[in-house]
Amino acid sequence: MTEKDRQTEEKIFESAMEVFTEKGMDGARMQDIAIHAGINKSLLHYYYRTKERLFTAVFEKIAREIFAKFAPVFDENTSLEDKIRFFYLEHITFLQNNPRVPSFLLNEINRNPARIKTVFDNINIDNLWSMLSNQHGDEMRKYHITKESVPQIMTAIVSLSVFPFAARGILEVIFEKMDVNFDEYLEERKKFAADFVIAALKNMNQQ
Amino acid sequence: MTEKDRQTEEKIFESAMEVFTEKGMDGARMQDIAIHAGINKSLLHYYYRTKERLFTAVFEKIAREIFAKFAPVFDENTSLEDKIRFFYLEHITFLQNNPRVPSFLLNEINRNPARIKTVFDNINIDNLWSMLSNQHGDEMRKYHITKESVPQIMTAIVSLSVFPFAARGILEVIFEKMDVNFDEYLEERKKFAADFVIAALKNMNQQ
DNA sequence: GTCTATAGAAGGATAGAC
DNA sequence: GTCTATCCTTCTATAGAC
Repeated sequence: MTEKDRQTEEKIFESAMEVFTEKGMDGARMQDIAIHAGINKSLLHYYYRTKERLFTAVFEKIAREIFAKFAPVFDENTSLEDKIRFFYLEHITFLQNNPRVPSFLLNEINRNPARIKTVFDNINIDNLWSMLSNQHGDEMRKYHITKESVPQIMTAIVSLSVFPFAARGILEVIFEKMDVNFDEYLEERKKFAADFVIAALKNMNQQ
Repeated sequence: MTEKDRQTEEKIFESAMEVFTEKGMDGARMQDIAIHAGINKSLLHYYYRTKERLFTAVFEKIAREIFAKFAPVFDENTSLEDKIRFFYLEHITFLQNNPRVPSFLLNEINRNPARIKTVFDNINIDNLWSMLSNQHGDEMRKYHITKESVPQIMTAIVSLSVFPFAARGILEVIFEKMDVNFDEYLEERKKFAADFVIAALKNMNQQ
């Protein structure tokens, strides 16, 4: 199936995804999306009625997709260490293929937090502690991971993979001055982040 | 320049800072800035000519301010550990008082990386490795910190304090479901982040 | 279903009075 | 220096032909 054969609605959606993740809701122009899709501006309204509806479709698709990526971690029947290594391999590879997603999502949620709430209606998050306790009770006692420290640790883990993409623009400028290649940095990060987190967990709160 | 001029110009600048950090360049409206400053829309153009110039003034002020915050770390004559603890105390406190700054800066730089290059013309970054080596050669050998690992470690350190603010919108939604208070989480993070990084450095690459 | 043409509103910018 | 009035462009959205 070639680009031309694709259904119009699909073409519109993909073009909207391109333009919205690049420019954001406020910076995106319906005209740009139409040009990108190779169709007339009016057709956008025929299929999606308003810019807001088109944006919501794109936003929710991307948000659901990225949170679905977190689920398989809990399905695996492996050690906590292996899960951390698996997570960074999978997650950073996904972000390498979708580098503008973190900046797009974080920013649009900050501008309008209500958007993400509808996405979360279908996702369970409040049973995180019991899931972790059931699957990794022994390891968590060994590492002295308490219910109170979970938010600190979870955000530390996620930040190590998400931040390089959210801060991509400035990191590329800084790395250029330091003669560091950003793509190589990302490849190395898959291992580094896992090593870093595991080392921290092993060594924290140990007397 | 009279006192009255200075007051008006200052009022405009502060209002622009409010509105731009809240809505971003694309989402901000000159009208909103004028209302916020309690003056007429035309006066914005009298003092700053265009929206772009007003935005640039705000952007560069904020960017210079936040990078200036990193410098004192290297002035202190203390151990690497103490510098890390000092950094998180100072940096997270600053971000608590300016919570929208990370999201604003990262996003605007991603949209237009050229903006940050002019700011960096005055800032030295390429001598980071020699500064670290001179001040902390012994500790860095002890922790097996090499020139190649500096980008990985630096971004890890910064991400632990910046990410909670860049991802504030979604974290507040998730924390609400988990019954976690975001402000308390930030207070705890000043110590947690330092403990986490120091534990990781001590335990990585150790046989 | 897809196009052309255009309405209607918003927003940045300027002219000119005071 | 500050205001009112207004220009001009851009953008979303709709009407209507085919």
